[in-house]
Amino acid sequence: MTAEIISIPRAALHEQVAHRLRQMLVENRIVPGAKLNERELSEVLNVSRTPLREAIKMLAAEGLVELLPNRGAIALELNEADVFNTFEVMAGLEALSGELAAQRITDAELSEIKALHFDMLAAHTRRDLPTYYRVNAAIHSAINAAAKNPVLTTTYKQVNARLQALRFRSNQDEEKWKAAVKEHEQMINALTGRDAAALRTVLVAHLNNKRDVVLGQIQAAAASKTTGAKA
Amino acid sequence: MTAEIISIPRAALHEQVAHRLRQMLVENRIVPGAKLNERELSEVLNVSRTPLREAIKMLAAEGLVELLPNRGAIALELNEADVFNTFEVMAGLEALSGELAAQRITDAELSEIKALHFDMLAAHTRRDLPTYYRVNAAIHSAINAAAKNPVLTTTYKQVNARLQALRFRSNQDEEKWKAAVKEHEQMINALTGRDAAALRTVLVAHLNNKRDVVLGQIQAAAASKTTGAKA
DNA sequence: ACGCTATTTTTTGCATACAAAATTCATTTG
DNA sequence: CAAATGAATTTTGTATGCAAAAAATAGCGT
Repeated sequence: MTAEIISIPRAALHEQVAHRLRQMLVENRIVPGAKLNERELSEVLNVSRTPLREAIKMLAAEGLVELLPNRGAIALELNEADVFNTFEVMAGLEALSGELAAQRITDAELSEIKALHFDMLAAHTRRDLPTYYRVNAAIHSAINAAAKNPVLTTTYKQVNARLQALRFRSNQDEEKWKAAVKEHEQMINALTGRDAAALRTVLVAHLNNKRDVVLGQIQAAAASKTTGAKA
Repeated sequence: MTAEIISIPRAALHEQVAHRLRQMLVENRIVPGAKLNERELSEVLNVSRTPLREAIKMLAAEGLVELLPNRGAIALELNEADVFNTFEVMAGLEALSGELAAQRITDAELSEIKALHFDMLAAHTRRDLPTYYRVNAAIHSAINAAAKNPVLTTTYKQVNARLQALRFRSNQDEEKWKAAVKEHEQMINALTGRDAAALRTVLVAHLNNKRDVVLGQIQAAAASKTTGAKA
C-alpha cells in the first residue's frame, strides 16, 4: 500500500508558468523592458504557447508585464515617477497593515517578530545584506499577516512584486541602514504597546526612506550610465 | 473619400472580452458563484475559447473570478468576512487618496467636485438613488484623480470592482443616507481647507458606514432568504 | 554610401483539434 | 427504491495550425 500516490494534483500548467515567469521577472532574469518572446519562452519552459499566453495575461493583470497590442508583452519598466507612485501606495498599505496589526496581533506573533528583529540585528552587525533583506521582508510580511486581512495581504503582495525587480543588491548607505534598523526598533515598540497610530507613523516614515534610497540608486545608476562610468 | 475608415485598430479580442465579462460581473448578469461556461460564453460573445480563456485569466488575477483547477472559473462570491476585509482595504486606499488629494488638488478640480456635490444634493433631495450612486462614485473618483497617483487609481479601481457586484439597488436607510450626505459635506470642507488629516478621518468614517450599510443588507438578505420572505 | 521601399521572415493573435478530467445519466444490485 | 457503479457526455486543459501584423532583410534608386 503506497502512501499517497496522488502526491498532489500539481497546479495547472498556466499557474506553474505564471509562477516561474514571476520568479524570472523578480530575479531580473528577464530585465525591465525586455520582450517576452512566446516561442522562446515556450521552449525554455517546455509548454505550448497556449498556457504561456494565459500566464502572461495574468502577469499583465498583476502589473508585472505590459501588453503591447500585436507586439506581445514586455517586462515592467518603472521610471522615477512610477517608483515614487508605487512606494506611495505601498506606504499606505504598510500603514494600514501596521494599524490593524497593532490591534490584532497575538502575543505569539509578536514574539516571533521580535525574534526576527534580533535576526535582523545580527545580519546588520555582520553587514550581511542578503540575509538582512530576507529577514526584513519577513518582518514586514509578519506584520501584514498579523493584520489578519487576506485582501490586504494579496493587494500588498501584488503591488510589492512590482518593486522587487529593482531591489538593488548594492549596499546602501551605512547611515541610512542604521536609520532603517532604528525604525525597526520603533516598530517593535509600537507593536508591543499596541499603538496603532505610532506604528502607522513609523511605517510611513520607513517606507518614505526606503523610497528615497531606491530613487537615489536609480538616479545614481542613470548618472553613471550617461557618464559612461562602469557599475 | 470616406473619412477615417481605420476608425481605431480596436483593442485586442481578449481585452474586449475581458471588458464585457467585467461588465457582466459588475452588473450581476453573471451572479456570484455562477460557473463561467466557456462554450456558452464563447457563443454569446462570438469568440473562440482561446481569447475567452485569456480574458478569464485576467479577471482571476484581478480577483473578480475564482479559478477552480479542472473545473473552470466561477464569479467571485464574497462572504461577510470578505466584504469586511475588502472594505477595510478600500478605506485605506480612500484615506490615502484623500490625504494626497488634499495636498495636490487644483482649484479647478476642487470646483468640479463642489459642482458634483451639488448634483449629489439634488439627487438626494429628489430621492433619486441611481443618480445619487452615480454622482457619489464620480466624486470619489474625482478625489482619487486629484491624488495624481496612477498606481493608486489602478489599485483602487481593482479592489473596488470586487464590491461593485453587490451594490444593492435597494434604498438604504433614510437616516444613514442623510449621514452620508453630511460626511460628503465634511469632505468638501476638508478639501477646501487642504486638510489632509481631516479628509482622511472623514473618508475612513464614511467607508466604515458604507461597509455597515452593505453588511446590514447582506445580513437582511440572508435572513429573508432563510425565513422564505420575498425581497 | 545612404535612405527608401518591397519582400521575406518572424511573431503575435485567434481558431480549431485533441486529450484528460469531471459531470451526468443509466444501469445494476442490495 | 436507494445507493452505488460504470459508461456516455460534457467541459476543461493543452497543443497545433493558420492568418494577420510587425520586424528584419534585401534590393533599388539617388
